[in-house]
Amino acid sequence: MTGPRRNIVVHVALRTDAFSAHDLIDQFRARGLLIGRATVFRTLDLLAGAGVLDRIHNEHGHQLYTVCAQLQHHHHLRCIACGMVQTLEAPLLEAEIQRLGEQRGFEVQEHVLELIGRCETCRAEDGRK
Amino acid sequence: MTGPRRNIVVHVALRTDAFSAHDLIDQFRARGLLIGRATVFRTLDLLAGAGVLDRIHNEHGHQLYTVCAQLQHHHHLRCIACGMVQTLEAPLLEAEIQRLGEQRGFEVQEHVLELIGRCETCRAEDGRK
DNA sequence: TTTACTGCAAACATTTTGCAGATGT
DNA sequence: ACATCTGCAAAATGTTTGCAGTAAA
Repeated sequence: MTGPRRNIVVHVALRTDAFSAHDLIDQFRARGLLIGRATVFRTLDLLAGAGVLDRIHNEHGHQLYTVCAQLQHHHHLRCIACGMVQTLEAPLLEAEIQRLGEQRGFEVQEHVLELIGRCETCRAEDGRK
Repeated sequence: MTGPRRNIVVHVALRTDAFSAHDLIDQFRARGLLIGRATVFRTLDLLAGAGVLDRIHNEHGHQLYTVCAQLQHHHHLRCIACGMVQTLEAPLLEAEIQRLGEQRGFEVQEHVLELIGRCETCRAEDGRK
């Protein structure tokens, strides 16, 4: 556990949204912390490998990370306004997905499901304006 | 409608799998057709915009395209072995997704669902070996 | 003839890698 | 002391763009 890693872990742990490596690097630069791009990428990779972070992709195919306590299979709900990410377990969906696959003779090995929209907080804020 | 575009459309129309711009370019090169990368990207973009192609992302976040007759909302079933893509409509899933979002105060604007596994044909081939 | 498409090369953005030097244990 | 991590700069990748020339209408 080195200095740069500690910094990265601390800053990552405080985030509730989906962020890119670039977001983090900007955040560091804004606070005067000088941490190399490569180190950020390597550490995020490490954390994702350890199951601490989840790796998802945004609409441009770029990698985003989110803190993720949950190790078992789950999905994401992402707010388009604030970036917040919630995890979602949905056994009914899993079953239905499996069923739909079988119906076509398909062996479903994995699936990607992500809900994108506006979270409660951002909807409330919209209403207030 | 120019020569290069005609070529791209013809080759694309014959594919049943999910392919990248790179795949297409390779295919052209293999047949001695010289079409610039930029033209391929631009034309695929055009076709995607016109609704003829669907743009999806692979596990690395790279763009893949699939022929897509269906204009309305749908999902994809993709074979990890042969790359084949089928479209999938699943009203039950849509409803359940909407419901799960609402349960959390979330306004679901869009969602991504992709099933990845092995298609009937590839499973049969596995059995034969 | 006019408009729009092509191909190249350069630009871009994100992510990875090689390596010399710094740091943690 | 030793292993490993860091930062830099360069490379790799996938994709986009500017521009001069070419082909289509």
